This record gives sequence, structure tokens and C-alpha cells, in this order.
Amino acid sequence: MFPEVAAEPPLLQNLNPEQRAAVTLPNEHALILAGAGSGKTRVLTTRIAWLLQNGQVSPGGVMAVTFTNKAAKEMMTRLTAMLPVNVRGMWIGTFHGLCNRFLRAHYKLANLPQSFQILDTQDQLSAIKRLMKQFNVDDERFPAKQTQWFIAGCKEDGLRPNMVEARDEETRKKIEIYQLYEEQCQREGVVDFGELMLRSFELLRDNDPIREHYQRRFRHILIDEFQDTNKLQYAWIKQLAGPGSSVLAVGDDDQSIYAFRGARVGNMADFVREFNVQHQIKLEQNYRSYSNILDSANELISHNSKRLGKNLRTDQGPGEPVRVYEATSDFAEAQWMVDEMRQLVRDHGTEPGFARKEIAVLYRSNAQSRVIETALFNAGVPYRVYGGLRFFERAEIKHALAYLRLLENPRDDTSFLRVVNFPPRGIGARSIEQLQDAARAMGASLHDAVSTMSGKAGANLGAFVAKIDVLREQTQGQTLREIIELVLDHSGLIEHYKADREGADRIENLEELVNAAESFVTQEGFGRDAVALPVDELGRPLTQSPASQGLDPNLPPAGEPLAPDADTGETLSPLAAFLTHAALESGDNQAQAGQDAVQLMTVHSAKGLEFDCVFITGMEEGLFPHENSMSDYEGLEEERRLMYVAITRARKRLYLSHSQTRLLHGQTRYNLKSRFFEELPEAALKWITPKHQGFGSGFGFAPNSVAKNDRYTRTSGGFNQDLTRFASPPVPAQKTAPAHGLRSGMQVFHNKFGEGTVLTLEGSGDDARAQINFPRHGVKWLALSVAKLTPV
DNA sequence: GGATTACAGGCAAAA
DNA sequence: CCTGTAATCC
Repeated sequence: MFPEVAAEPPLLQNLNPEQRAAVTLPNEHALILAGAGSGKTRVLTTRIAWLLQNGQVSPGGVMAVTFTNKAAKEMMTRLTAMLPVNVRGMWIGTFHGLCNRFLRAHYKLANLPQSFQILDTQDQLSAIKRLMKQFNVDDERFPAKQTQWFIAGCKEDGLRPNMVEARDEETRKKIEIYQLYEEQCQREGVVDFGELMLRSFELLRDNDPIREHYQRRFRHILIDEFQDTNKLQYAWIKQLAGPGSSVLAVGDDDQSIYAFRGARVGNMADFVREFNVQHQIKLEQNYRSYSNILDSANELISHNSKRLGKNLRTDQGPGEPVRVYEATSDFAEAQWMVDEMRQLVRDHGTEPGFARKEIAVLYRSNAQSRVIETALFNAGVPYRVYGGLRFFERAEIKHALAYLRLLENPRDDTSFLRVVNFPPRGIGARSIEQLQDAARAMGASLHDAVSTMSGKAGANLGAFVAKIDVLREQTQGQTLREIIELVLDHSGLIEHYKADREGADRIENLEELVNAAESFVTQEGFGRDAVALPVDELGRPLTQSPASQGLDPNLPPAGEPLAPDADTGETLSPLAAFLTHAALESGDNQAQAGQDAVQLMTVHSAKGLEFDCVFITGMEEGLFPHENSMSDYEGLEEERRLMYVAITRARKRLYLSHSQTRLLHGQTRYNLKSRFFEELPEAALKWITPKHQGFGSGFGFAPNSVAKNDRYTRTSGGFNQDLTRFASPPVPAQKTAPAHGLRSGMQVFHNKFGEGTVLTLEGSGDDARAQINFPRHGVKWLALSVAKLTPV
């Protein structure tokens, strides 16, 4: 079953020395610092192929962990292209996907029902809201979002309620809610994302035979994007890594952009120390971008202090300069971009134009996409927006899934409440409250409590529950496709949206759900959720009984489809498997997939992607860097890394743009251009704002400020700090424009509040306001015509 | 009591 | 701009 080792494996051809060293590392722990565009995925997959080819490990002994489903799929695709290997035996997937697989196989030990359902972020929030209402928690003092943040944060740190320190009264209350939330989830047979991780970790930690079994099994553990791992994920890896395993961590500290969701860059240093890592390899050769782009990235990131140290280099020439554009408004910025794109796409005779899908527009926050979308739409340019609501997160899809989940698990109160009165069937808030009271009193689920209800409300509720129960009966033994079609039909969802004038899209999506299910069933890898297989020291599957090898006799044989239970071999129903899939892979944003369209996305979601041409828009103080991150040093460094990620997405052309004015939260804001401009190498940049740029027609004032603008335009290439002050804000009433002379980031002194940092500037003249962070008094908005501020 | 519409308040990034 | 609640009608 092992291919003979080739004399000179073609796998190693065309690898540079560092890459080759990484691929052929000895079987020990190692860290690879992989810069952007340095062929990281290639190294990872080639490493696995190399290990397999040399017979050092069998597929069953390999675990490769990623953060996104996309990365996992990419890895499997590339791997199968390299070697005729059955990827099904390997554990390749996201942290959450693998934890799910593990918990399904050992659900009894994990104290979960076999068909436990997974709450996504939305579901989790509504579960918390419901709980807080039930226990009369003041939602002014404890906003549900904040509570959700707290609970998720605790789990990311591996903390159960009893392990969290109650520093103050507020925290004590939050811990109490956390405790209640856990009980509620357990009662209802659901787990959230964090719980998937935490419970797998605890099972590994507390159950010696299980832990030792998996430690024996996984000879090679490879982790992608290691800089994004949180405390719990790191602890989980430590549990899995046994005496004979080799952990290969691949990461880039400069691309750590997920601190807000618990990522700890420090895990890289901890890994080196705690695993006694002897092999560290830096991949600094970049195969993606021209040097103007790379120099910009290198120079920018050099302004960060806490770095492991790494500098990207390329053999490609300088390429085009990085073009910088200053627009008068967000509207004008979008318009300029559309014009520029037209040029890029156009065939110039000697050189063919760029494909539209090779052009990406990146922005810091999702809200910025609207203006750009409008401009593209009006110009008739096809585009595709990532982010926002993904397929499985759309309301109509979630409704349909809620019905399906109730078939699988009637205790799922979150799903029950979502659809009990959708489509409307005469069950209002009052009836639901009564039902919740009854359920609480008898300690039962809402579903089971319905039988105690009487009167008209009881009749309506009874009819609903009966419908669910009948559907459950009817769908026994049916195919997934039939089940979903039946549910769509009998739930009344289709009918309801048919009556809605704007329901056509939703019906289309519901039909797409049937397709999604169909392709889930037929797709290769449907059964890839195989569970633990007993293995020998090299990770080869054992042919003898596992018990005779001293392994846990309860562990199942290899290759079973559909994640059979480790004990009984009982498999998950296709419906339950599909529901899991829906929760763990929120689905590509399938709008116009495959079409040659311009790509719009946040910088976060651009990570890992690359394009010929990249536009980074909204390069303004308060937006990028974002105002919520500007006040503290750590936050600012993360913003800088984010910018680093954005820049390194570009292969050939990079555009940076900022706008003097922007409509944000319904009002015009005057933002200064981003401080990041000053951290880029002048030689690599080219200022392309037209000299006599007038103000857009939508502004209601004439371009009478040409003199000023002209002066600004002359700063092309250089970024003279003093001049920027004259350039923005370009307010109609010019005499009052920049009278205060403040800049965000500036230190100022206030008679009452003391020293503080200017965060944001807004408005002009007598209305000018500044948001200032005073360490002693917090963040305040001050009217500049009133407040006495002196620069420090 | 429930359904529908009107309006106020919040608003970063995401598996 | 989207969500959650208040006001209104049935």
C-alpha cells in the first residue's frame, strides 16, 4: 500500500533551498516562518506527499489543520494531484471540523447526543438573548452581544464558568449567565463553535486511553496559519502531540490579524520553547509581487516593534509604482476606481487587459462596499461581493434549516422559536411566553411542553408540533433531497414567499438549498468523516484487533462513512450530517460564482488570496486604521499587519486611495488620510490625483478651491505633513476649515481632563468636534469651538 | 391577542 | 443601513 520510494522524487523539483529544507525536515517539531506569497501551501502539501511517499507515515497518521474550509479543500486538491492517495484516511480540516468529527465519534464520552446540533454566531446570540430574558437580566447593563463576546472569550481561553475569576460584580454576573447558558445548551443538545473546541480538548485531557490512542495515531501534525491559533487551540494541539509525533507549525507573525477573536501570536514563541523546537525555517522568497509592492509591504511592517523578523525579497523587477489617489468623496473614489478598472480590463493591443476576476477591491469594513457596488452597478461592471451574509446564514435558509433541525432534535428550542410562528400561524408573543413558563415549570423542552397548553394558543401550538412530528415520521427512510423538498413544501415557507412580492430571490435560494444537499450527498468526501483507526508506530492501520495492541478496544475500524460512533458504529443520518455541514461551512458567497467579475471584500477575507490588481480603498484615519484600534499600541500594530496583508495580495498593480469626505453612519465625515501613507517608501509610490480635480457635482460647491487643491497636488510622490493640513477637510466654508490644527493621533492637553490622544475629527467651523481619549476620563467628544485644547 | 407598519438607535473584522 | 420595539389596526 506504500508506493516505492523514487530515487529522485519529482516532488522536490522546483523548490528553493528553504522550501526543500522544510519539506524534508526530520521527524521532529519544527516552525516555518512563511512570508506572504512564499509558497507556504505548496510546502505544506509537498511535505505531506513527501512523508507519504517515503513511507514515513500512512494517510491515517496525518493530521493537517487549517482555519478555513477553503484552505483545507485546497490542500486536499493539491495533495491528490501530487500523489494517488486516498485523502479520506487523513484528518485534514479546520479546527472546528476536526473537533466535530472527534466529538461525533466519542459523543457518549463527551456527554452529547449523537445528533447534537451546532449553533452559529447568530444562533448563539439568540440563545443568549432568550436566556437573559428568562432570568430578567438587565439588557442595558449587560448587552447580549457583550455577553456573547464574554462567553466566547472564556472558551477561547479554555475557561469554564467555575474557572473564571470574578474580579468585580459585573464579571460575577456574566459568569452566572455563562453558567446558565451552558446548562441551557446541554439541555437542548446544542454546542457553539467554542464548545466544539473546548469539549474536544477536555475529553483528550481527561481520558487517558483516548488521548494516548490519538497520540499514537497522529505521527505528523501540521498546522497552517499558526499565528491565528488561540490559547485553547494551542492546548488542544499539545494534547494531541505524543512522544512520537512531529508538529509542523507554519505561520507568519506579520499576518496575525485575528487578535480580536482570541488569536495569540505568542503561541509561536511558546511553541518553540515548550516543544523544544530545533528547526526553524524562514521562507522569505516571494513569488507573487513586483518589488515596488514588496518594498512597500516591508517598509510598512518595519514600523511594528514586536516581530520575529523577516523580510520578503523577490527576483522580479520593480514593476509598476504603487499608485495613490486622493478623492474628494467616497462617491468620487468609487467612480475613479471604476474608470481605472475599465483601463485595466481593456486590451491595449500589445498587452492583453486584465481579467476582471483578477481585480480586487479591498476595504476595512463591510459597510464601505455599498458605494463601490453602486458605482460598479451603474457602470455595468460585473462584480462579486464576499462577506456579508453567506448562503447558510440567509434568513430563509436558516428558517428551512430550523425545521430540519427540529426533525433531528425536537429539544432544540432555538430552532423551535425561530419557526414556531414563521410563516405566521397565529402564535404570538403572549402564547410563546406562556409556553416558555410551562416548559420551565416542568423542566421540559418547548416542544414537549406544548401538550400542556390549552385554549386557542394551545390548539395553534399543537398544530405546529403535530406538523413537525408528522414530518419526522414521513421523512423516515427518505433521501436527503426528498426530506428537504417535503419540509419546504409542508412548512409553508415556499407558499409564504410566493405571496411576498419580493420573495422570488428567497424561493430561488430555497431551491438552491435542495441543490446544496444533493451535491453534499454525491460529493466526494461526504463520507470522509471517518473516525479513529487503530495504527501502529508508523501510523499504519492495524490489521489485528486493536485490543491486542493495547489500544482502546472501543475505537472503531477505519474507513467508515459518516462518522460512526466509536462504540457502536452507529452512523449519523444524512440529514444530521448535512446540518453539521451547514453550520461548519457557512457556504461560499455564491453570488454569480464562476463569472468573470471584479472581487469586492474586506481585508480580513482577502487573507490567503492574491490578485493581479488590488485597490485598497478608504485609506483614512478612523477607517484604516480603524478608530476603535487607534488608541492603543497593540491595536495599531494589528491594523498595520492588516495593511501588510492587504498590500501583499497584489501581484502586479497596487492602488491606494483615500477620500476627503465620506458618508458614514448617515453623516458626512472629514477624514484625514491614513498615517500608513507616511510609512511607505516614497520611491515606490506615484501620486495620480489629477491636478485640476474639481469637486464632484454632488457637492453643491464650485471648484473654487483649485488653488488649494493645486498646492496639494504638488505634493505628488512626497507626503509633506504640513501640507496635508491644508488639504483636508475641504469644507465649503473655507475660512473655518482647519482652524483647530488638530490631527488624529496628536497629544493634547485639556484643563479638566488632562492629557489625551485625538482619535477622530469631525465637522467643521463651529460644529467641529474631536473625539479624544483621555486615559483618566475615557473617550470624550469635544466641541472644538468651546473646549480649550493645547497641543502637547 | 396577533399582524403590520413606523421609527429610533446602533454600527469592525469571522470559522 | 439593519434590527428591535412601539404604535396602530384587525
